[in-house]
Amino acid sequence: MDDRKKKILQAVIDEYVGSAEPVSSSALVEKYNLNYSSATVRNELAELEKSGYLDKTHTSSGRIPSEKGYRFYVDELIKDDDISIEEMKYIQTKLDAKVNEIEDLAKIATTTLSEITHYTTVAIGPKPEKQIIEEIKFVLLGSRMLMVVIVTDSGLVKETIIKYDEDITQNQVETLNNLFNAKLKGKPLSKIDKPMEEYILSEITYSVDVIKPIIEQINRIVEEAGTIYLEGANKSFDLPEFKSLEIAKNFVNVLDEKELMLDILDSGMAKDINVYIGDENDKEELKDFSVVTFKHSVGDKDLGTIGIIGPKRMNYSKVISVMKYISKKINESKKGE
Amino acid sequence: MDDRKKKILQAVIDEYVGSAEPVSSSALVEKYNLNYSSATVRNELAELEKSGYLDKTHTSSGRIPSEKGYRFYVDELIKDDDISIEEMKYIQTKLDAKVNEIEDLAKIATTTLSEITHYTTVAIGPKPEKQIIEEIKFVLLGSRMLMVVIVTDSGLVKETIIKYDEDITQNQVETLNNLFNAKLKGKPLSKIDKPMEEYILSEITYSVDVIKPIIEQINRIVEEAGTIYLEGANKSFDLPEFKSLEIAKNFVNVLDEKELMLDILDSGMAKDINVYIGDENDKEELKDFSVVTFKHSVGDKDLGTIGIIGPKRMNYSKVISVMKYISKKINESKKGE
DNA sequence: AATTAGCACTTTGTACTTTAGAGTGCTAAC
DNA sequence: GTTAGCACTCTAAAGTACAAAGTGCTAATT
Repeated sequence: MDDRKKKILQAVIDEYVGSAEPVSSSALVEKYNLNYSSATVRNELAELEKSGYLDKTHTSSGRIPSEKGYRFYVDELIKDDDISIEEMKYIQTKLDAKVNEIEDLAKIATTTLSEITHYTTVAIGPKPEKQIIEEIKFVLLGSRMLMVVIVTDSGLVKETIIKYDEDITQNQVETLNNLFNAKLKGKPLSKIDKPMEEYILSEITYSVDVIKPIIEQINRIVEEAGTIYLEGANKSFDLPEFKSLEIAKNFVNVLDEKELMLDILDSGMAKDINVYIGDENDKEELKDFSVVTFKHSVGDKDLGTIGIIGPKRMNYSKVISVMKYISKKINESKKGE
Repeated sequence: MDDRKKKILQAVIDEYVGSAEPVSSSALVEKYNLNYSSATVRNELAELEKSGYLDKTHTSSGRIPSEKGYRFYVDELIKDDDISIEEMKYIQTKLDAKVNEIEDLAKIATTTLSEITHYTTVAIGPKPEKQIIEEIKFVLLGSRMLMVVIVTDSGLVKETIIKYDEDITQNQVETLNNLFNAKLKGKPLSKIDKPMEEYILSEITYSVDVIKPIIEQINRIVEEAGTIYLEGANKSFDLPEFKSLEIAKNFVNVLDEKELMLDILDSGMAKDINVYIGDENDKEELKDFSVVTFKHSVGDKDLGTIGIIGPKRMNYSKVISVMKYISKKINESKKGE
């Protein structure tokens, strides 16, 4: 593909991303000051269409980018510095906010990403089983409420509360601390299985009624740890793609399927940013959308994945630029600690 | 209003709630086995319209209920046992799930209410300033992470984490426990104001750097405590009222305005269930919707408010029946403790 | 050989017209 | 008090006409 074709393809995509309307040859000449007549551009458009980079909605319509066109754009034509000073400052301010829990930082990043791009964003934390338990702490609140706190190596802190019908002694709390730390410290964060449960029960000299709910609640925490976070779902409704209520509903349903969302975010490769355009998505439900994801991490420690779900007609330049910036800033902020 | 008029009005509303289409005289005769001809029913409908209980969409259309009609229905015609055994069982199962934090119970109730009614539901917890602090506990995690736990009289447990650049000693933790409990126990859950902050700082013999973030984080917790919870926003999109994307967007925007939502839920009277139909809502944005709210509580202790936001064409009988049942069950489950 | 002007041709979206059907209101009969 | 019957009204859907936007191709131009 020669330079002129590239320039025209880029112009078509930039224009279409903004307008959501098929782009005509004359519009390209006018707005992108190409030094050729509309007839010449028309010839080029016809060839780009023949090569599969563009489509038409009907025989006499303007052109819209095909998925192959978007893919070429993402691979070859993208500007990855499509982010303004103001946007950088805004991101900086947001991420600087005093957050101490690692999950809060991920949430703030997700929200900020949605605010700046105006697309729907989703996030998941690191996989529970990849996290190592650093400490389990039992804390007595009043005399009948027991709080269990689990701290992992990646900085995740999870806690739960158990209410009892009778008093718990400080002695019991000590025993629990010792026992659970002895057995679980250094292990991955995963559910307590039957053998382990039986071992713990056998070690404990007092009532099963105290232990059972603890194990139940720990398992519940672990289960919830891989939970999904969603931001800006309503933003997508302003997109012209969603003028059909059919599509809008379909979109909402996709977001609602937590399992599906988990799969999408999980499927990201080790690459820093992954882009899936339309049919490139594994899931049937997403073939009309594009998904862009990135893992944030410090060193080799995976801290979770953040993604954008939007129309294929997405502003890939902006999305990728902002993601790169946020990713860099998260990494820096973690290093400081 | 005589009995026949009541019966006809009820039939119109029941039918319209189901179909969302103007109701004709002949449809009423057929489906609600009234022992009169359509002509007679037509005469009655004309009178009901003259009295303001019904409207027409155009001169030769069937009737739809007016706000006055809905109001009469809610006040006089409602069945408050419009709930099946299956639904009761489902609610029971959901609420029985082992939950220990009071906020979780409210969330489950809100979710369940949305699942059964298919409307959008919202909830807020009790007002922070109405809750009394029972205990503040500082817990050391590792050597540089401090967890602050606040327990209130209504069973709310809130915690936060502070990370330090240097080690915290067990001694310091004790001092913090003593100082904060001495000053805050028995006080309402509200932000720490300047005088209090200065007093605390003056009492502490070591670094300001340790105390400042604690106060910051406590204030953040208090601020977040009055936060809103939303469920089933997407359910409303299936309603024929939302066929216009205009209305759908408007609805989403209302839900997004957290301040507005807080006001709506707060405005509930002491009555057990509050119904606001269309223009009865204080807020301009809600004049096309109906809102039904109830406070859940044990004794005189307010535990928060749950509400439904839906079309004026709402199934008031079902909504109110389910709310009453959930409200009763929540109360029972709390009593058990 | 590449570019462009010019024009026939295609498709869409909008506006206007027509028509069938649903439903009411009213009159006169029961 | 109730009801059959019918003229009248309004809507929603289908059909028709037409201007506007845009392409593809041919022939002329650089």
